[in-house]
Amino acid sequence: MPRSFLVKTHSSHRVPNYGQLETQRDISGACSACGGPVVPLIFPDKVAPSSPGDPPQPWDHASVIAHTSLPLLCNEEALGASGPEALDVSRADPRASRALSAPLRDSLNHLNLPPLPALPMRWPPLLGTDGAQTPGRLLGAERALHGHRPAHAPAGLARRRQLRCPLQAQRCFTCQFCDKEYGSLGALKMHIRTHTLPCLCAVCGKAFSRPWLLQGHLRTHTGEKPYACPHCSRAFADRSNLRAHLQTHSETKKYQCKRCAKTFSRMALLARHEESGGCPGP
DNA sequence: CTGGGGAGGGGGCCC
DNA sequence: GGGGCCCCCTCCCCA
Repeated sequence: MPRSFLVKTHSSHRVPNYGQLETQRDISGACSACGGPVVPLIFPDKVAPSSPGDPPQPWDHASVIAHTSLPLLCNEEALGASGPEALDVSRADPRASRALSAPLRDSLNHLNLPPLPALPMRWPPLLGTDGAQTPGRLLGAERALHGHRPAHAPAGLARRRQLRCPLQAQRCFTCQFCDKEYGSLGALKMHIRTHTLPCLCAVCGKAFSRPWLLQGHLRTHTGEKPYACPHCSRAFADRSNLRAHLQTHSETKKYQCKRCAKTFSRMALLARHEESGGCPGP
């Protein structure tokens, strides 16, 4: 997963495990709208050009804005006003539109991306008496992806739930969307982002909970792979994927079967091994 | 069936 | 307290 491509001068307190492996570049900047990071997005007409027989790629649509330094579109504000139109550049909140250069706005408006379907749902979610979601309701991520955000989500709801939190002796903040509980408002706010998904990809419209998730996603459009394996010629866009790949070079894998002592590079492989019944045992 | 790559989610720590 | 960054993890897909 694209986790740590943002350049950071590592402090003396934190020693990166993979610092010696990295070939990351300084791509940091600041969003003019929200102060968040901005990636100069170079479309793959310079990176991985599609040949005529290839299936359509996102950058094929975006090629009209090739060579444009595309600001990372953070729709925190756009979503703050929002609804499905938040994904439609031509109808987006003008505050969000200001985050885009005029040429880029025009280019995106000419992409003719298919409109997202209107979804028959309401906000906030209808909760049954048991707190469970009623059938047909969208998951938070889906809801946010389609622009259905709690534009007027009751600010006091979490507070009211806090008051009825069973952990009477402690401060307890409950997510208004999934009833998860957190010990601090900050943790709750972070979690709520996984429901509201305020960061939208300017290329394909996909929504993410955090700016750096979006930046990692943008690499799927640009083809950038800053994390090179020191043992082979492979490179990865995601540090986590490099980490998993490095396991394949290790003689002793990280995850070991307790019955046959066979090791695996991933927990999923170990789990699959144990569940398959193929383990010969000790 | 197994190994591995790609993509993404989420919580915690630190500044 | 907020945001950036890190680590761990999962899921899907393909060879």
